[in-house]
Amino acid sequence: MSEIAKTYDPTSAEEKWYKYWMEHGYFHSEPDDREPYTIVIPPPNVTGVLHMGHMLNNTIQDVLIRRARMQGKNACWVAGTDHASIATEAKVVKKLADEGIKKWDLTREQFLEHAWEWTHKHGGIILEQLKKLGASCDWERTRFTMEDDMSEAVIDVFIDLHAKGLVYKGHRMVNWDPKALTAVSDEEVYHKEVNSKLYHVRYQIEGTHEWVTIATTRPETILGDTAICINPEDERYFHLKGKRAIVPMANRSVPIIFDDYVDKEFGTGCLKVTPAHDINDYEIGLRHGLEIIDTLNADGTMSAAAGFYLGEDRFIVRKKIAKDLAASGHLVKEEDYVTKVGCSERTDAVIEPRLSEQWFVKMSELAKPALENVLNGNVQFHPNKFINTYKYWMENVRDWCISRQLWWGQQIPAWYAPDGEYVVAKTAEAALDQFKLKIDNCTLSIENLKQDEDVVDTWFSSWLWPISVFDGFKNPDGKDINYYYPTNDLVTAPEILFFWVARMVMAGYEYRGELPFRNVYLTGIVRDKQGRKMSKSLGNSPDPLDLIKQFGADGVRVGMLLSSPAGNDLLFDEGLCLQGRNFTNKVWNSFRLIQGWEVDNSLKQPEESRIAIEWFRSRFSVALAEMDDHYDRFRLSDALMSVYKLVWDDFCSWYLEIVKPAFEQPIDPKTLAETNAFLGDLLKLLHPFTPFIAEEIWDHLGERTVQDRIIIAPWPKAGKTDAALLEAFDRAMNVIMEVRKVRNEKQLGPKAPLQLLVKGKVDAMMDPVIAKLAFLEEIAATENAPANAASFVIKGAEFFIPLEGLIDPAEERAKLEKELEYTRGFLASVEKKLSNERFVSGAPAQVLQLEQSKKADAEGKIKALEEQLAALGIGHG
RNA sequence: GGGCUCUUAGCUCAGCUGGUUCAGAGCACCUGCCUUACAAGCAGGGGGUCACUGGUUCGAACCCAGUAGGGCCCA
Repeated sequence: MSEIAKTYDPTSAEEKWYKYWMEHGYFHSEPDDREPYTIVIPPPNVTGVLHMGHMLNNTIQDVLIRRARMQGKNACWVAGTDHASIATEAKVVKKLADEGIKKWDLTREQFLEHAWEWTHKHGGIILEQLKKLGASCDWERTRFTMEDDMSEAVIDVFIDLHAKGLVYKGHRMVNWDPKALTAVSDEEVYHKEVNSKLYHVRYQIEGTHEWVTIATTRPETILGDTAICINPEDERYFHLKGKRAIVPMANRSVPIIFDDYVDKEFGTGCLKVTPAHDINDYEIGLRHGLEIIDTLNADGTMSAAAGFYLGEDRFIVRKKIAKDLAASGHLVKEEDYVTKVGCSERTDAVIEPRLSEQWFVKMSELAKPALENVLNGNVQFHPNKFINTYKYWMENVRDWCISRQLWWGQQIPAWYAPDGEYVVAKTAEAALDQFKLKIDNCTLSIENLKQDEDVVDTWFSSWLWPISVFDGFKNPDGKDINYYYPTNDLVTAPEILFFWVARMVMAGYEYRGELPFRNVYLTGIVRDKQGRKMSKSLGNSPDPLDLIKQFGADGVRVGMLLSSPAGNDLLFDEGLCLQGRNFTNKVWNSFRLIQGWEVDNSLKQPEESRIAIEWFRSRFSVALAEMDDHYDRFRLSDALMSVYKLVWDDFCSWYLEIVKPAFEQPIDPKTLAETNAFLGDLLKLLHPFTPFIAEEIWDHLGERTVQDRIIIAPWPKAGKTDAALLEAFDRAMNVIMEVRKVRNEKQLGPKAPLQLLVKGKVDAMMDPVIAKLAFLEEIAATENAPANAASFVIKGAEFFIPLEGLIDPAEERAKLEKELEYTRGFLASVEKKLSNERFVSGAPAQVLQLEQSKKADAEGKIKALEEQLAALGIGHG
């Protein structure tokens, strides 16, 4: 006994067992004739480090995969990373800058060398960290989105979609930084409130002396106006239907159009439309086929197309044009106005919406099966409340801009001739062949061709992930893809439901004609106690590896899952991990207790042990069925809580306390064997949540071989349950708790010898159990309610604990009267219900019956309480 | 501004088709215990007008309408 530590030390067990599992290949999967169970990891950023979100996400995946493995399925969890083009490129650029190297001083090839170097140095750190958590990924299958085969799939898909007309080149509004001369992403734009002016400008209606007045904060864009827009329900302007207006200064005739977008309440209700310089105007322009006039140069000065103020800065022009419009009689008024403008995080320059040429994926067709198969339940979301958001997005899906002005990523396979003509092809040679087919007497050579500078969006790699990790593009009829695809469950965050999940569903139907996964488990965001998202910049996130050191991987896993139902944010608190650690310690000590028992083969099994074993067998089955149900509905927190209570309450606090022999006394062989078997079964249920301690104790419980490890132990099956026994035991628990309560109230100490008298019909079967746990000298029947006794009533039977000299009759009477009063009130409410004719005729028979028995119970209890009060009266006048 | 969603104990959350078990769980809290598996523990206990207002119903945490407040997505 002494060689087993009093508290569980996770560190050595974690190292030992992870190594053992790896060495013996338990995580590795090859196709065979078993049912496959597959998860593909949401690939973390290759140069990232483990954060709390990964901890939660990967704990969940590991729980699912470990249970599936125990269920005898061929479990395959594919690991890997993605190249995260924006984030990684930014890191490499910064690193180079620190060394005094500018990106633009390097060739593309030189830059990529640095990027690969960075990737090799930092890549995979996060995967090593996942191992500390216990993640049972098939590491032999680890993939990376920029490795050759994966990149080839990306390029092939690009070419294929282009051939199908689903990839096209088009214009798009980007956030343009006129100072840095680059597009920046939405995330790099901050918005600030500025004091501005709202200019009311009037436009003449063509061919009349009428005017229409618009309001704008950006009069300099008037030169690019190509329409006036009005809400179709705005009665004030019904008469303008079909008319045209003259743009001031430009003297251009533009149509007056009608669109819901316009807010009747804002300004005058008339909107000037400048498709080249405002995203909403651009979209109105698309809807109404408007001309696009780009009046700005890249540096924010006026272009030739503007026709005025050539080369002058947009903000200077704003003031000038206001004056000029006033002079020409077009400016109606100016008013002060507070507006929000977007600014570049890098240069603080005011961002200019600017049209640029980009590559797009046409989404409408791809979205159809992706929406349909979620709505019809082929792909299920857990929790399913996300279907609404998904549906909304898919019904309003926009084409996907996939080009990025970066180098780290798959370069777009488009090749340009010097005249700007282009073809899409895998190589320059193939491109040249295409040009030759396209152009008569083609004189181009490979040296003339220039590949598109941009790379594709990282999501354009990851949307292929569930297929490409199994080489489904390179080898569409391969053994792996046919066996593992479609995968089973995907575990990810709701934030990327559209970016990633929806697109994987699209790619799945487009390239396999089938869904990529059947279930999508959406985790929440890990937040700190104040509800703030955990982030490096806030410094409010603990280091996951420190947590593992402090609480053990098992403890942290339990901590992560304790309070995170699917789809709910997890307010992280180290206290949760502490609770997890305490739980593993509890499990450890139950093992220590059992391990310390000496067996005496001549001993007969005590009756209470026999009962306890029967009871626990049933209890285990009930809990297991409950747990399986929770798992099937992806309620992992609840599944964990089921086993938590089964172990702590049912097994440790009740079962073990019953079968535990007196101090330094041996145990009978039958009970010991059953108890060991129970512990083993509990360890199986624990293993998905706490794999390390489960394997460690399992190892101690018997002579184990490679084929007999808990990681592959068969998942228990729920057996028969004895409902009557469970109920009887439940009643016995109540009796025991009441006796303990009396001990507590009277400060009798847990082992002071007591007698329990029972009045009424009670099966004596549970008496040995009650006597042992309540430390009773005797349980006897009685005809009359004795005086000088503490009393309680359970299910119509009355119980008395004679306590000569310790009973205060006044106190006892007050207690009984209070209970009597309550019960009479309860009875009255039941009787009222039963005397209501509409209830009796309207309620189902079952409910009526319940009310009847409620009435009978209450009446029985009232009678018992009255008798006890009477007994008190006899005893003490 | 539009769409979706939520509000139940101090905290995090269950609560399925309205009907003893419907007012629950875990943690936290209070009281008493170092009782030889475990103080990382044991035994016991208190705690909620189910956001608010109205409606439907014999009966509402649950269904409907409105109000207040929070969150998410889009703009």
